[in-house]
Amino acid sequence: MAKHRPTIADVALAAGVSKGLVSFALNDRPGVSAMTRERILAAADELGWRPSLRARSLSTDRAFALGLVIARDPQIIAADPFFPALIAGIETALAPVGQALVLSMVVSEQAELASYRQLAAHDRVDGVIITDLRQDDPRLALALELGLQAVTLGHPDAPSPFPAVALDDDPGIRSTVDHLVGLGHRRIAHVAGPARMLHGSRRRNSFASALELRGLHGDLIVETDFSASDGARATAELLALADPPTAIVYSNDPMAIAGMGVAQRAGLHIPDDLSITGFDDSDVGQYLNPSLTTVTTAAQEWGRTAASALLRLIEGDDVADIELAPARLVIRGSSASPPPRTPATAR
Amino acid sequence: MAKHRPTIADVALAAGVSKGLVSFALNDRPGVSAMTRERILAAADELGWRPSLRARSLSTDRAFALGLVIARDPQIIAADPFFPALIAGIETALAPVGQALVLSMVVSEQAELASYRQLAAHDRVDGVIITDLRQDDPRLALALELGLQAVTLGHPDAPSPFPAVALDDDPGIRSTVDHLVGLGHRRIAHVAGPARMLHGSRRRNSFASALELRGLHGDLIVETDFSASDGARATAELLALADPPTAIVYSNDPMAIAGMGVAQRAGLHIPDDLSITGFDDSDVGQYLNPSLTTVTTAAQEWGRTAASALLRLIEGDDVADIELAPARLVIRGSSASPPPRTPATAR
DNA sequence: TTGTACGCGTTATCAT
DNA sequence: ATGATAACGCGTACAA
Repeated sequence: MAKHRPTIADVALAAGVSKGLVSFALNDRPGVSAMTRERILAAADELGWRPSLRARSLSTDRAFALGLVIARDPQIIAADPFFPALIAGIETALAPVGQALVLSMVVSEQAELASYRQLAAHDRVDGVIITDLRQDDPRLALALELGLQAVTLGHPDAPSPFPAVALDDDPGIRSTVDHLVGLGHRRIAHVAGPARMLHGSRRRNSFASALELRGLHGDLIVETDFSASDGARATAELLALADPPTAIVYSNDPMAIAGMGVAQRAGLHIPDDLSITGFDDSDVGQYLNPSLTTVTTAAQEWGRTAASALLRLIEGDDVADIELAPARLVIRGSSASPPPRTPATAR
Repeated sequence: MAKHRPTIADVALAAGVSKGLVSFALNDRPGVSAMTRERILAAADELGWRPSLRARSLSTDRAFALGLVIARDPQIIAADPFFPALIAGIETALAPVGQALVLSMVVSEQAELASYRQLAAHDRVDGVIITDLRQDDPRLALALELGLQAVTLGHPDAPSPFPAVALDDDPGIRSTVDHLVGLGHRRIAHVAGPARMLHGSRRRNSFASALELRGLHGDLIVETDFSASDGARATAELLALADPPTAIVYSNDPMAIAGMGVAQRAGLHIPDDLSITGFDDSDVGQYLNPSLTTVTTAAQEWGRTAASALLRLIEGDDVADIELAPARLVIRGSSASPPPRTPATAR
């Protein structure tokens, strides 16, 4: 008979009250006597009533979902342990409260903006988590224009209308440099991410300033697109220098791993001839030969925190910026003292 | 003035027709004269009318979205290039037609089923892409029960109510084994994925039968959970055997990479002392020292195909099983002839 | 507490 | 064949 799922009208009929009152009772709102409320809840339970998210969406103008748009080449994401951890973290915040994550993965920046527009045009999400912040990031204005709430992963480079959930990379890079300098390295290079990405340029700045603080040159920097291939290319370039570095600080693990391979194939012994450090602490790092000294960030925690902050923001709460525990150096086998100094002429 | 987005009622008013007719015109349905249709379309365009996905969802009982539930430890997914590629592929099929992907990442199998239930209870999606098929997979019956359409990535081990989009691993494993046997290996091990996962057990079966076909033993198999850590553990176990293998076929790249590190640390030279092969062709593989012989699968293509098949299924089309180009061996530096046979007593 | 309009597009029923 | 009218899906909000 009742082939359709029960609606509040059915519940109202069963409880002998009006539709509106059922809604009140089910949402724990005042204006319903305790007895009536109980009768209504019992009826709802009896009928197996489940709220219709769609109807609720339509009437409350809410999607009950968050959006995440990732704009990177799949090859690059594939190697990067960050996003799965981030997403897992987001999920832990969403699932318990019945919210969902709408994920979009695009390649170009243009497709990225189109993706946000699409999410907004279709009212797919109430807010977005903005990751991989860029210089003068157009997505902040776009989200504002589209009426989307947002939180940013990290602090934008300009005043932002949205709260930031930040995890400071600086201590990670800084202690990496300190670690290397402490080992005796004087010529240290950095294989950086794209300068347009804020975490790329910030890690780069941290690197440079940490070196300069030690009275060393922090200008041996090669920019990459974060891909393993580009990390390999950068490594080859650095090793081909007349005065090659004795240590390389990579801005992610896949590049460090690729760089290690390139260096080893060039006949170098890691870490005796060349120290290598990564960033993000991927699982494989500890099993490499040698194991990878890297920087660990609590990506999952980051996702969880960002998602719940965004939910609160959507609820109308005031949300202040949130600082998470900063990145932390994990010393393993790929870093050691540099080889004894050979006369520059020995080459 | 018009603070709200225009609705079809506004369009109807502007075009001087009824709401219903506007709907007909906008959906290209018969019963509207060409002239009127044009007037309506012009009015809609004029007003900047955009359909409300929510209203459409409510009235047509469709979500216009697909679901993907991934049930693996984030650490494991993080290392695996498969999922990002898969998701990117799904996206390429969805974005052009205004559909969205709802992603859920969970850890336990229990949470996984709950996640499907949640997706269905909230009518978040019209269908799901079922990946990582398991033996006697409960998700097929669950999807059926929940009224979700579905496609499976690969063939289930029992008659399925849903079409399968399959990519045969067997040729990849088989040619890997052939490659190794051709190089002279006689004692070859397999570091397998979880036996409960069909692709895990199928790769394992392919491995065993390929070896037996060559008159060799295909029983040197260690099961893992697909994680780099477990790959490292399995490798250590194999190398500790009285008669250790001269080649190891791993069922994914992260484990192969970890295994390579473990072997190297144990003093073995790859590939001279031990050949190693991976599965999935991650980007870093080609930069390792030595570069990783592996099997490549068109994961992105897989995602694209699965998503569009599912969309057709949801549209009501009949969808047959689809076979994609099978996995293919990529020979690189980590595989070579085994070391000269030493007398067993030499140990 | 109740009744009812509302959000918005779809579709079945009627009228011309 | 062309178009209008109204009901529908389902929960929320507001006046009564």
